Amino acid sequence: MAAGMPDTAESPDKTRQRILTAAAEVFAETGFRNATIRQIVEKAGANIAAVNYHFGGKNQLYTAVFEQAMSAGFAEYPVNLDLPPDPTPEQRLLAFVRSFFLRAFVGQGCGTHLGRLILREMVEPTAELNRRITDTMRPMAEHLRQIVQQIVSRPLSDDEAFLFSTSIISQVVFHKHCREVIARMFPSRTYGRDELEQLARHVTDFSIAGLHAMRSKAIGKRAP
Amino acid sequence: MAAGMPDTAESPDKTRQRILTAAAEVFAETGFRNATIRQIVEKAGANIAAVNYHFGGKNQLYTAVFEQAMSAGFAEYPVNLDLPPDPTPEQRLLAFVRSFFLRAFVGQGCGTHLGRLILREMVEPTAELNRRITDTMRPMAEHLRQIVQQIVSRPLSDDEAFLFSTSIISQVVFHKHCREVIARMFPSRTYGRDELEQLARHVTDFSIAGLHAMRSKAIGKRAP
DNA sequence: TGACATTTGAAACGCACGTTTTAATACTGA
DNA sequence: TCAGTATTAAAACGTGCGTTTCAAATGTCA
Repeated sequence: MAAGMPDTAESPDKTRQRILTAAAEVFAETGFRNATIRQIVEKAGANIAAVNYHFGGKNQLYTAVFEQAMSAGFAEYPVNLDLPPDPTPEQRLLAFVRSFFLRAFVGQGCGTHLGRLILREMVEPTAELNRRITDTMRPMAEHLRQIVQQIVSRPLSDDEAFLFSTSIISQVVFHKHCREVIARMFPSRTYGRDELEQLARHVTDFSIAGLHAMRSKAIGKRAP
Repeated sequence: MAAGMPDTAESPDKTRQRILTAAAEVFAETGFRNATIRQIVEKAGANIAAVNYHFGGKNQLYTAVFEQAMSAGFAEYPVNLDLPPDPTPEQRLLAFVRSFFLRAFVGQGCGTHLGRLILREMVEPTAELNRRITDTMRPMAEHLRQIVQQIVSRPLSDDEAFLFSTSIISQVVFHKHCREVIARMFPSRTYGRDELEQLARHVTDFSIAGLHAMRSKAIGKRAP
């Protein structure tokens, strides 16, 4: 089963790596089920049997792609990106939002495809989604909850934490998830570095204002 | 080609209608490409040839499903739902947000599936998306822009209108688009009538606070 | 170099899909 | 009732998919 060389990702231009790169693009572009192995190996310049030889099948290739994309994205843009020591809660929120945008839109290598891979998971979840939730999303949600709690400067019920956190995260992922609609309705909109910085600032400011308004407002299951 | 009877949707329990209903569920559940005609006709209790006979093929069946779902949803929950005469901008925003949630989560008949059908279009757009954008989304965006402009009580640049509107809409569609993640991370969360009312109130309040903070703040392409 | 494992290549297998075909059945109107 | 049409039914067609097979090519170490 195992080759003489270790599996650690070293070999520079080998077939395995080329397939991984090509598969990231194809999976992100067309989704798991629509993507075809023939399409992937053609883009990778490999033979059709190479996927089954190196990865064991389409499913395991997808898992490998997802892991590589996920770790690459967070390695390049951690949630505390560019944060000074002893940051204010508002600075922490900006870093959270900004790194999220960068991860979703400019992460180089496989990073760019991460957002689309996750969107695919939203629509047709595979076993990967459960892994990424416990690996990544749950810690991120807890991180965000603490930031929000600091900004509101009072303890939050689970209900409130849910509402506030989703209000913030939704403003980020929207631009990834609704990309096709945005591109059609606002053709002049692009997502270069400048626009992303502007977006991150806006989402942070907008959300902080919303959170400040919630400082003195308890939310129960039924609103008044 | 045409039958003796007119094509107007009258015949109560006929094969055509059963297929339409079944197809709405299957398309919403599994997407256009993953959905199979065999699966649809089995659920509808019809023969496999019936789809091609009544609709002309899988594509045209999808179009029919989408049109039915879209019109049913907006007929049941228009953007001005339950609005009093001479409403305030804040009331108009609540009605907009609330009807959006209801359309996405409780629309009966085919309405329930509408949100998921649209989500599918986000991921792999078909020709339907362009139609729905000009039919529905563009008017809705213009409607929202006017509400936002009233709340901010100053004219908005295109950039500002885009940012403010997406900040609001994103908070609604998030709950539909990220349904699979939310269900896994917050298993106790449901989307019954009470929760939807609470959500609509929260999103509206949160957004109004954000908008009020933007009253005196012009946004250019580059933030300070 | 030469034996041997690793990797590639081309062809084929088995399966599920959308669609078409062809015949049988149900319905309609004189 | 009985033509004639509309609808349903069953089987097959052609295609593309993931995967498998197995021989050829490539690399590795004595």
